[in-house]
Amino acid sequence: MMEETRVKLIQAARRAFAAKGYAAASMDDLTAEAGLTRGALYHNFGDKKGLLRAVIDQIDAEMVARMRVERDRADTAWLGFLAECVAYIEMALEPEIQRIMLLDGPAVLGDPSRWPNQNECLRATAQTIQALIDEGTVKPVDTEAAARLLNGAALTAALWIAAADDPRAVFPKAVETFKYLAEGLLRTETRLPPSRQKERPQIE
Amino acid sequence: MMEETRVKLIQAARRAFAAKGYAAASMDDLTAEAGLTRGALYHNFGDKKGLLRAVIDQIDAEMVARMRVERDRADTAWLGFLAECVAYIEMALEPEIQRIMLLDGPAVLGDPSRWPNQNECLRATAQTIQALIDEGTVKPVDTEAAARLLNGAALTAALWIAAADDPRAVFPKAVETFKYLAEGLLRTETRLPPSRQKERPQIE
DNA sequence: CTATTGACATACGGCGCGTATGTGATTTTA
DNA sequence: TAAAATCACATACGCGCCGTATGTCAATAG
Repeated sequence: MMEETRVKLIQAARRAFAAKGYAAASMDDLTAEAGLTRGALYHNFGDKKGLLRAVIDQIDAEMVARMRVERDRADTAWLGFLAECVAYIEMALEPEIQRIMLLDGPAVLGDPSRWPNQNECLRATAQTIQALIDEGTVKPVDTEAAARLLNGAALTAALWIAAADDPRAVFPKAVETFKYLAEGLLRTETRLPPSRQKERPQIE
Repeated sequence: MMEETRVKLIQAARRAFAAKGYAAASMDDLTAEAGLTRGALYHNFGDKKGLLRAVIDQIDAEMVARMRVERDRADTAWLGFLAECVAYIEMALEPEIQRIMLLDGPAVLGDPSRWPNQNECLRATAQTIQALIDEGTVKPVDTEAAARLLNGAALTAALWIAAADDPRAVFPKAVETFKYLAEGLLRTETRLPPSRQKERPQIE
């Protein structure tokens, strides 16, 4: 089966890219680990970048799924939004996601919004923000801008946590600060209501 | 002079890394452009990463200098802080800074806070935030967390703007949204005072 | 039964990095 | 001041890796 070959190669690539980074991952090695050769790789994905694109597509889909789960579990739309963002930070702590999606991806393929899949993560966040604006919770900001900047802040938070000497000590600081920033999007009249009521005690 | 050799190599490397990216820049080519060979490069910088580190050090210093100038030009500390951040976004629009500092740098050398120079940009921002906390303008947040997340948001904004079809149309959206996020750090009592008075008219 | 296509494997060439070694000039040391 | 050591770089070599060109074998078509 050709589909099976693609799956095996993508899986091997995920491990190799995560462990060694895109540049240092040898295509001879990772194809051998999948029980194949570089011939199969070039036949299915064109070149090394094509393989990276395929891997990123797969991970992106998984990330969106997890974010939706976390969002839908929350009581209010605002809390769902924050949960979505925190889930993003948590995922970004995983070495595989960090290395492939957040470091090598942008460096090799350029701006994430131009990626094959169009980066579902960003679109999902923008949708959530639009719902919050319609609901009257959030100021009428540009949804794409807000989604991107918050994603960027979350990404930076994750990189910081992961590189820290004591990640567990840094994590709450990052999340707390992130929530402050997000609250800057709230309408000034309804400034502290949706979040502070039942979420504060969890933080401090 | 050995110092002159280092300067020539760093200069050639800046151009090569900015134009082709770190991975695609050939050391044979860039040293030849400086009128030297790879021998000089390995003697002075150890390896290719070492040269990148030297280039990053130089750019980082230039960025801090520009940020300080913008900050000191403002009337209040809060406006100075915002000016500093906007300056960061503007600098991040330059292809050289974007490619080297924001894309290849983290991918090749890892987390910016572990860089040789310790990343002066972040330290400078953290200092400014500390001053705002002492002044009573900003909530008593963790200064490193705030500096990092805002830098991350600014970086993302810059990458977005640079990759946009119409950068000039996107720029004001990004800056406006960034300011909203930053205002999430303000103390709730003094929420809209320092910024809205003389800065709003410039934006809309 | 032959021909063609598809899915891979194998073979080849070139490039780029790192290191080992060479060289002329400058500085140290006796 | 002559010999020796050091310095700043150039040259030479080997290795790994990528991309492409070519080969192989099975499946399907005619």
